[in-house]
Amino acid sequence: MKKNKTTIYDIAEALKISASTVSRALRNHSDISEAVTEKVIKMAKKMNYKANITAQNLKERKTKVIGVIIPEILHHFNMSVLNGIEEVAFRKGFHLLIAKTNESYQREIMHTDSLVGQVDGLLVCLSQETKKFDHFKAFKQHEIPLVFFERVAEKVAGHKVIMNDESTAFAQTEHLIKSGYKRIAIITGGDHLGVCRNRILGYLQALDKYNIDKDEDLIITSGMSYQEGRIGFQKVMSLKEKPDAIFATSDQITMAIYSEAKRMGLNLGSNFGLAAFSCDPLLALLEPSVTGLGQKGFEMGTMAAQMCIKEIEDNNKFKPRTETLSNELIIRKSSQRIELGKNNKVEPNQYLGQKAIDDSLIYIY
Amino acid sequence: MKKNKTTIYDIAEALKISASTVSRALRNHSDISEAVTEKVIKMAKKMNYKANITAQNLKERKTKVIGVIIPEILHHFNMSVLNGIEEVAFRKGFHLLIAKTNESYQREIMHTDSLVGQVDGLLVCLSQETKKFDHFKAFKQHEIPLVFFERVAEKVAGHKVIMNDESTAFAQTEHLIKSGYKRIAIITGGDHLGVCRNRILGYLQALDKYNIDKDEDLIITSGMSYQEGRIGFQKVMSLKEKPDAIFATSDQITMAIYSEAKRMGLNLGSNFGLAAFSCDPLLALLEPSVTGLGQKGFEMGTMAAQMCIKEIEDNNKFKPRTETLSNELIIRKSSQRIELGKNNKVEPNQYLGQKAIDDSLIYIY
DNA sequence: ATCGAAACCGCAATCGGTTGCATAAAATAT
DNA sequence: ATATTTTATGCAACCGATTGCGGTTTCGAT
Repeated sequence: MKKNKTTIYDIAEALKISASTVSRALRNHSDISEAVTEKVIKMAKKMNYKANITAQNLKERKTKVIGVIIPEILHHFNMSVLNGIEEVAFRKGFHLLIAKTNESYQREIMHTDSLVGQVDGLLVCLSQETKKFDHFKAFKQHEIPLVFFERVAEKVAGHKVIMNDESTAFAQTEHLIKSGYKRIAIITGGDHLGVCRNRILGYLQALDKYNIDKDEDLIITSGMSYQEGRIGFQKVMSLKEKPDAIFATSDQITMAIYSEAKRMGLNLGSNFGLAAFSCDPLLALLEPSVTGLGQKGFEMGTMAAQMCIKEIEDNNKFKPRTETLSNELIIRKSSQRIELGKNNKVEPNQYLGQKAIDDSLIYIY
Repeated sequence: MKKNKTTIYDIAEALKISASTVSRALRNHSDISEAVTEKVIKMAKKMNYKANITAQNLKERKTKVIGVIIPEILHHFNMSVLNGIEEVAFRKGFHLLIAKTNESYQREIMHTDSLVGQVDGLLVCLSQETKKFDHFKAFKQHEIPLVFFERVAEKVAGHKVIMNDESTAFAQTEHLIKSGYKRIAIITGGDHLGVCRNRILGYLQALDKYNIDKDEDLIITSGMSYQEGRIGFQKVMSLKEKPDAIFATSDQITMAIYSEAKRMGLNLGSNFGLAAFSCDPLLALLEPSVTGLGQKGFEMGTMAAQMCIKEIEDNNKFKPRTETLSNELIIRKSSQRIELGKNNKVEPNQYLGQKAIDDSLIYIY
């Protein structure tokens, strides 16, 4: 790096011309004659010249870095999103600055504060604890594009990429109902998070539609983590009137319930229903396999990154936009009392007529 | 970003002193009196000053970026490694430039070429196709620290972080043998990759030790992907003399075999053994659960990142070092004919006396 | 009162590109 | 032949921070 690195000055000297000419030639400026341009380019190649991006960035007053604030990395969905972000960022010549909050509001503040001025744009998935949003003000002040994904701050100006949580939750709940389950619990996080609120709304709407009594005790909003999911599950299962199905709203909650249910000897699918707001591919491998969603993380990531970079390139001139991704409901064994096939009474909005790789049926909402 | 951003010149002007004094005060240089230093720091805070890192980097002739070249992101092990890398890099103020090769040699070359001069250090996990290493020469020339992890280029100077593949493979194979399996196949990638070669070596040593015939047909080296694993499995299962156990050497191969085995009606654990060189936590959730390894990805990531950053900070003065991480063998149902417990005949090098969270036994090698 | 050494601070160059403006040469117009 | 464009290139400032070197002030020592 430091050693040997050739600069435009080296090229200029070798060619006995000025550095500005070299610079212009390299960027194909029309002021420079073709002859010289060609000479410069050839010499640059010969001397193995690579532009110093740091210098360019200093001059251009940009960093070419996109910050990503994310609660946790090691979850399948988040990793898919990161994968999508990486794909776009790399192609566009941006670096990634990934900052993990571990679901902590304090850490989120820490990271946002340190990222101002360090990044050209910021992608954020809120921590579970976050209920105030003042720490994002600085980005507006400094005109740094801000894109929220998955867990968004509704009141903060900035683009948003979300799932159609409400209708998907409705579909999952409706599916459980049509499968014959009567007493369906939902385990999710606090309703200050749009994702959770909307999933609860969808859930309630489905109950409404089928005239099923709503029971406060069946709505657990204590958190999206494994531990919280486990405790929530134990809570509903210790009710006098136990549920006969659960709508789990995160990868972790789903895993917790799955493990616990097995431990408790519940027979998932036949005497106990489980539908998950989760796209982890392992759902298909479990026995019984678990009803979940299609893979939308990657798309969410590319979408968010594209919006952010477009904003950066076009100088932050668009008004906040919310992009809602549609979801696929993938029906597997854990949510079916009825045999999958001719007796299947599920009537989704739209049946894709497709099968997932694991032979489960795919519906789209 | 661009707007309003205060610089040392702004502070200098506000305080009617020179920018150099501000700069020195901010870095606590002893030339500057305490009084002035204090003033400057207070003013900096008041004006919400944040150093322009790009300018610093230009001056210091560094990028503060670490490149990561990796075949694929969305595998559990790789995610863990990335998680570890991120942890260290972020703490040390480095950005990440993640470049995916999709197991392609050509892409690896593309990425290495474009990363020279763009990064202060490079972490590499080779693609499956890579057999030549000339594309790494430039890094030596430019004195950019190079750290290989997992899949390393033995002949290239640079630090390396690997697993004790050989002894772990030996342990897994030995475990299968002691469980009563007689005809054990190994499915892995080409032996130009150290990881594969060493795992084969360990496998062969175990066969040697127990005087089991080696059969070329049982050694499949066609690749580490899901597809390749599936095909490899079908191949050995279509032999006249089928194996009664398999040692699978990657997450993907393991999954492929697991699915195929179920489809074929094999009863994993009782009439067919499976041990996996994999740390995916889902192994514990499957039924039957699958024997695998402990979580070492994170450690590999932090280790590699630390080595790299140390090299950067200390100016590339260490001679190439290879760090070998020890592995834990986690024994679950898929590899046991014998009941786990008092009849367990496994005699590992060292029994940890621990249980994994899923109640499987942990041994260390 | 004079000198020397700290103590403290500023000038200007530097990192490597970019770009507005001026200039010089060549081409065209008058 | 002179004036006017057009074409092609260089000068120097700039992005924001760092730092060697030199200059000024202060203060104790002689």
